Amino acid sequence: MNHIVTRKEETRRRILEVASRLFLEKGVDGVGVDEIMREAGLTHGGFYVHFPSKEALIAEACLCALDKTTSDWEGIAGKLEDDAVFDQLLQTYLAGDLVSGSPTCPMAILGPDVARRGERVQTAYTAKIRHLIDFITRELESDRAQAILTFAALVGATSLAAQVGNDRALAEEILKTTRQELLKCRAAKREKAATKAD
Amino acid sequence: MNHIVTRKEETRRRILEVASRLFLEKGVDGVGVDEIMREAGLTHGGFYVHFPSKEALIAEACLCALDKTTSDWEGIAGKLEDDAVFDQLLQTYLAGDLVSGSPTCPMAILGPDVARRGERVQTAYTAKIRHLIDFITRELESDRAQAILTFAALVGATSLAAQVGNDRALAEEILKTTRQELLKCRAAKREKAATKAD
DNA sequence: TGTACATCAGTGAACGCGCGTTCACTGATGTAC
DNA sequence: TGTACATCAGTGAACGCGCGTTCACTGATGTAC
Repeated sequence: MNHIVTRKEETRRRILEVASRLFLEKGVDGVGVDEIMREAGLTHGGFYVHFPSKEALIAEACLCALDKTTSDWEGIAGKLEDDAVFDQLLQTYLAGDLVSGSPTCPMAILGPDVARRGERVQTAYTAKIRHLIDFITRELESDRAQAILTFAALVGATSLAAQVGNDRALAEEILKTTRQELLKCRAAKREKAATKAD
Repeated sequence: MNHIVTRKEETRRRILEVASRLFLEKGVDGVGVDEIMREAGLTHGGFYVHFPSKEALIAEACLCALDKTTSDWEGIAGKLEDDAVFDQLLQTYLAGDLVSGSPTCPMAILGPDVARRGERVQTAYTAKIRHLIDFITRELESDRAQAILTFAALVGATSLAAQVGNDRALAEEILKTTRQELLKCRAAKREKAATKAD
């Protein structure tokens, strides 16, 4: 059976996509199977042809959301030593929330939900986060500590910005400042390394 | 009526306390009115003597959780120029998750929930966050940018650590590294300022 | 100090809605001949 | 190419459980006399 994507597979993919989008928007407990299926152009009954339970969908959809982020980042692989590219990455990641209105950081939004879910989901999720940290480390001239700080600051800033979403000015200040400070930290480290090398 | 704390007020306070603890542990949607009241030593029916709805309790309990954090921080007011105290603060805040098993950062955990709730809750919540940022700024020798980065990194690191809770080593690495890097950033800035002053 | 009464925090049974899940059925698709 | 049949993705009514909320009632507390 040389593999063509069947109608069923395509439907399943669509459900996952819709679900991960809605979960990010409204939270895992804020969206029902019914709404997801309707948004995917189907009726709720058909859901169980594709997934054994809502819980199973949640698990897959959360991983799905992370994958999207990962592939965004990997799109700029090998170019991160360029400060402009690094800045662009930060800007895109941090601005998503405010510009498009649609949130972009699954860690900040789904994190607490994932943390409370089953061990299997968490293990898969952890693997992806570890992978992301390794990736940033490699790209950031192998400075793992700086990579972790960057990562944590991005997640935190996105989370905070969403929480103070009412107060646009504060949200923007948090995002912008975080970006600038991360760039400064990086520059300072580089400078220090250069001094030592002399 | 010179004010003594009545039994009713005391009960209400207890409900709030239990609620904010349970919400942090299991998430806002993971705890029922029934469980909260039982934990407070009452039956569910009495809940409505104190709050008009679960939604109202959620709003108050989230603010309550933030207040606890705020007062923790304010406990070390005026002593933060001492690096050892700063380090201690970071350590306490970041270690809470792992050492006691009970999470300590309401922003990281309740953030997404708050972000999706009504405008009034969000406004009150925002005011408290703004207050916290102002406080750290004042304490951190008036460097607001550094304060925001610190704050974002703390929230992000706590959130990430909870998400990878399965993998203790990774969680600890994230927390420890974030703490060390924040200290380094601060030292670097101070050094730079000193150089300029010369 | 003791008795009658009013108040009201708290009880627990009951209600009803939302939502995850099930199931008998349908109708489109693809295969066998 | 056309017909009969099997498969199975998808339908939508129905179920049942959990949980937020209501309500008639209780019994402890505090006040009036």
